[in-house]
Amino acid sequence: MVKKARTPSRRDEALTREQIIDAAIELLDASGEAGLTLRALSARLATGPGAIYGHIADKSDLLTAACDVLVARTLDEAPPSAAPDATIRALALALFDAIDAHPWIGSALGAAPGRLPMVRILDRVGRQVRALGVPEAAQWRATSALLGYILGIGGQNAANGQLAREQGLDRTDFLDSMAATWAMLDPAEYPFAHAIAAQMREHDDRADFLAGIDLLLAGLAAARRKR
Amino acid sequence: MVKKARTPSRRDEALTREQIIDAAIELLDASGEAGLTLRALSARLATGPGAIYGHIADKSDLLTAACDVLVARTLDEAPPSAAPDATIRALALALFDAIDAHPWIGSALGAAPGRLPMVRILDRVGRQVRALGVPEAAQWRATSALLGYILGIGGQNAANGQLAREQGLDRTDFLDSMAATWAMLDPAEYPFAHAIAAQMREHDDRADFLAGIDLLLAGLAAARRKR
DNA sequence: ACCTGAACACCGTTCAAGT
DNA sequence: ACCTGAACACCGTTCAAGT
Repeated sequence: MVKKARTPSRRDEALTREQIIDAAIELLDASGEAGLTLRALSARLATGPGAIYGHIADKSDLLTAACDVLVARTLDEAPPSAAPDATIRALALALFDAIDAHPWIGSALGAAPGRLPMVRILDRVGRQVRALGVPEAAQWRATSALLGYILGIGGQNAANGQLAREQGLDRTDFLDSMAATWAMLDPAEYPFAHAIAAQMREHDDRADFLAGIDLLLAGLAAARRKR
Repeated sequence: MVKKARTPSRRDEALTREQIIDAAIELLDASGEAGLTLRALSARLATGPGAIYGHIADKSDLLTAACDVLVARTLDEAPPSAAPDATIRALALALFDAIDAHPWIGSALGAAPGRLPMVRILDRVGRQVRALGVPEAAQWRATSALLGYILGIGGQNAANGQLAREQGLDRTDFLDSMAATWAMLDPAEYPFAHAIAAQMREHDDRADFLAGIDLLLAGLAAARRKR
């Protein structure tokens, strides 16, 4: 009694919000933030641009939703650990890597303060700050310092990646050309930037990122000892 | 022998890059990043949109240049101090306030890695890191941690400000509505965000920002002691 | 040499018309 | 009820034509 071949009205199944978000992620991963266009999206979904507005409020809503899917996945996959500071390092590193792999997440997070993806991160990091023994009155400060740092570095890294992609260079060549530009700066006006250019070539973004997290954790530990 | 009234060809004086940048800053301050439009800009300068392209490469070049003017001014006006850590605090706070007053600087900085405004900040902060006695091999790490933090918090703050403006709320009402949203979250799924919502209402962004800088400086001091 | 502004190739979003 | 896609009101950018 099963119909072998129902005649579909226009598409086999109704358009869902989830389908739209998945297609948006594919577009964003393939060609960056500029690649997410309502027209490109509707073409990929074999529909008209208007159909999408039945499932999302607007483009920024879609971008935040796409970001949230990846953030939720990233946080879920971060390896848990017994020690809160090790867990914070693992969470931070997982987010760093996710933003590195999908640079558009960086700007999407920056544009969505207080929205769900940010709340997910806040909550996961905040729970570990609490477990670290930071007194309740200082928990907000400590957590938002960690979040600011993670998003700040992540955002810069994402911008580097986007720029490198636009110029068709890989990461190393891109950093090399940046270092070369800095090396040409007037040493009298920009002494530090001029001098540091040499270090740019041999540095490790990921290790430097973690070193900053450790700096913040060390600061928290110092405050705890003083208490 | 001075001509009292030269007949101007079409405008009294030739268009300059500086005029364009100043007009862009006015537009950005008046109506945010969305307010900077080549059409609005050319209307304000009493010319056609094409004329502007003789003086700037493209819109992102213009945004970076506008950002650079404000960053240079901000750094120049930051009160100098004898102690390097006090100078770092002053620089950070000056940048925080500048981004708060001109939220578009936040995203402009994020979009311009390695460009002049970022180099200015890197250099000024880096010189103080050096003066702090951080060993040369660790100077890049320490400086980029500070920069990441400053831009990260600045960016979030800017996003808050932009969002608040779009909703026609002042800062307090905006944070209140955000806290209210968080308070409604499922405490089982988001225990920290749910609990921290109450602290949102009474916190001081500026003081919290500085506390994070102090955390980083404390971490640097701890590393120095261990050396 | 520099400005002018129409024109081009796009956007996000809406909405009458279809099914 | 949901999709369709033409249409609207914009963009950044270019370039022949002017002065």
